[in-house]
Amino acid sequence: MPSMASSKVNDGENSSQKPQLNGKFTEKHFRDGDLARRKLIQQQRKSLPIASVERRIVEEVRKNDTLIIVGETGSGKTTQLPQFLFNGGFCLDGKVIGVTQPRRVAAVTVAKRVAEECGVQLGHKVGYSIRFEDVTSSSTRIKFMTDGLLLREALLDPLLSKYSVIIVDEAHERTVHTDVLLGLLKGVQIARSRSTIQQTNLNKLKPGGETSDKKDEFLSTSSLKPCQGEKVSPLKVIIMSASLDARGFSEFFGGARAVHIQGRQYPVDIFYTFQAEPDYLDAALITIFQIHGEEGPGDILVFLTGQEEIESLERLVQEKVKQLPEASQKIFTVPIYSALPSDQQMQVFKPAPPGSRKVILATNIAETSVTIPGIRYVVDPGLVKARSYNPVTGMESLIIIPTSKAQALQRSGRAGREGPGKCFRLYAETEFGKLMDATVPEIKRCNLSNVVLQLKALGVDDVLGFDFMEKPSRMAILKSLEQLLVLGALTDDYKLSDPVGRQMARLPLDPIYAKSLIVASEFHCLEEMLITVAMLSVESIFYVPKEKQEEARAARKSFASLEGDHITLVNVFRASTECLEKSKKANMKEKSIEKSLNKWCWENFINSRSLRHARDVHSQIQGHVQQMGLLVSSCGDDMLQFRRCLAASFFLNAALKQPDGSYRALASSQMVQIHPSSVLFRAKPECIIFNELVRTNHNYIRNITRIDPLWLPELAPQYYAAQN
DNA sequence: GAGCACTGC
Repeated sequence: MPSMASSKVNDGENSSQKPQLNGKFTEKHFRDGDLARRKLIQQQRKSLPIASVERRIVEEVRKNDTLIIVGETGSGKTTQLPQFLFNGGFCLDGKVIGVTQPRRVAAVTVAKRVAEECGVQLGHKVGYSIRFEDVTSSSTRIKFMTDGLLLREALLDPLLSKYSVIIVDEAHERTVHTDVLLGLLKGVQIARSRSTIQQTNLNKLKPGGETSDKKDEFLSTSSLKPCQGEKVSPLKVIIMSASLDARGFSEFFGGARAVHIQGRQYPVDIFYTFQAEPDYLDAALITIFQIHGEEGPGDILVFLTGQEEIESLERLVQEKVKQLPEASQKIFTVPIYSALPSDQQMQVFKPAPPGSRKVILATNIAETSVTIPGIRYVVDPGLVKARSYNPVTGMESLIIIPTSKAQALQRSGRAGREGPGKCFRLYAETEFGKLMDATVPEIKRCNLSNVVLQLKALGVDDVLGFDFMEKPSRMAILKSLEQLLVLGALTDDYKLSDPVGRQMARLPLDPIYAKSLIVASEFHCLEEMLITVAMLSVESIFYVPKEKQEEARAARKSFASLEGDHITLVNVFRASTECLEKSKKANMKEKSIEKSLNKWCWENFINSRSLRHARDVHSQIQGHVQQMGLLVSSCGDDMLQFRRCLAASFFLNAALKQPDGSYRALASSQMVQIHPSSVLFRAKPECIIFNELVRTNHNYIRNITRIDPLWLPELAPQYYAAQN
């Protein structure tokens, strides 16, 4: 019987699908009802565009080590290709076909579909692995996972030796993880094709973050046998992209072959405005009602840049509806954006009542992450809110910029999934020509500390020389190296330090948070710090609905600490733990426990999705620090000790009050202000440490704790002694 | 007294 890897299901509804691996397991065991369904599935599979080229593609993979597959939406590439390769014999000798996705949901849903198509139970031949949830076994041969997870696997097995093929899906999205993975895979291919693995080579491999005991594990779990000169089979890499331009990928992989597979999309008519629209919200409003008045049935999807815009357009639509004759009033709006609690997000999937029209006001979430049925019309103002990063100041900000051509195409495609559709771009056609072809890859516009640390742990000493498909600026890399040096993750000659750097690389956290855990174990308050970094790692714990602001504020006050936001977050987490323990004591069932926690969240204006995420992060990193042998102890009521620990951990982000009530960040000399959401917004202590610096209308700092300025030279003398 | 696109380990 195959052994299951540990599985922690973070979503209640998935628990029923956890495979039960008791008793004998056969692939071809169906009941009558299943037969009909199986027939249907086979018909659907055969009708996919990719089905006609199965033999050709398998041949191409046999002949080429790298293949680029450009598959349009609806080609069936993601579900079919892994099965073709399995049937083509790429899993002989127990090797695995790995398929990476940028998003968790995609990895799960595709794995479920493929398992069903193969007629097997999820977790056996077909499985998936994402953070907090591993549904694979030793018998898994087709494994879907997030690209970030495969990067983590590479730390333990640098040659990815259990895989015969790695398929990188949705590569055109160019997430940070995808980009690092592409560089890594290229290196692994070279290493696996040329190397005969001998003890000497293994010594060079340095399985990430580990010393000799892990190397033994590496040797025992790997199919590589040292000292026998046995060849590792070459690694096949397949890059799948939906963008029409495969050139970049092909060039990066030394002129790799590209295969094009047709998609199955309905045509979408594109309309432009005659001239630029000065007020795109107003233009969107007019367009919505033009569609409503002149076009046939079908829902409308409007792309906006953020929550505030969504809320104001929602109001505008509702006002205008009231002015219409009653017969035309059958139109209503539904908002969707990621910070919206999930029960409210679900409203977009409810079909509109017969005879009425649904207008979905969405952020980018509807571009790729969420697919909403019933849409025939897309309204696209052509703008997007994007993260940008200034490596000189180290400041991230969100700016509104024009979409790329590829993005505009992706948006319009949302109208053609169920039938022919129409897309109304709220800008002139000449403007479209001026747009960038593709969005700038994320790796060129974010803080790279994490990437650099991971690369170091993977044995890439020369990060500046790493083979990126598109290299981030030298400045951004140097800035990260410098930060890692100050945190003690690197030695003076920029090598990964041991044990600090190795331990930090092993923790799935921002380097500064990873370091704070190591510091906290020395300060005997690791328990508090584990909670703090878990809570800091998730989005918006507090939920403040517009219509209940007063109540939400009062609820937050009940958790507030005078010392600052960090201890406030610890209070929230501990209160939720108490709520859980009460339920457990009452012998409630798992479902009811979750329900009562959700109720508690609702009553206390806590975003339950964020809290659950924080609890998952907490238990994961708790496991990691215990494995590392760090001492998990609590400072009890001694919050002075904990604040000293916060100062020792986040000394890079210290700020001093100025006469006018603003603050000067000591490391960068930037002027900053306390964000109004902080519990210290009014108190304005003399000296503080903070975690986030975001530029909106002002340079705002968030998540703040009061400290004594004398602690800085005492606890971070290497940094503050000279300035003192 | 403000407002934070979207992912991921």
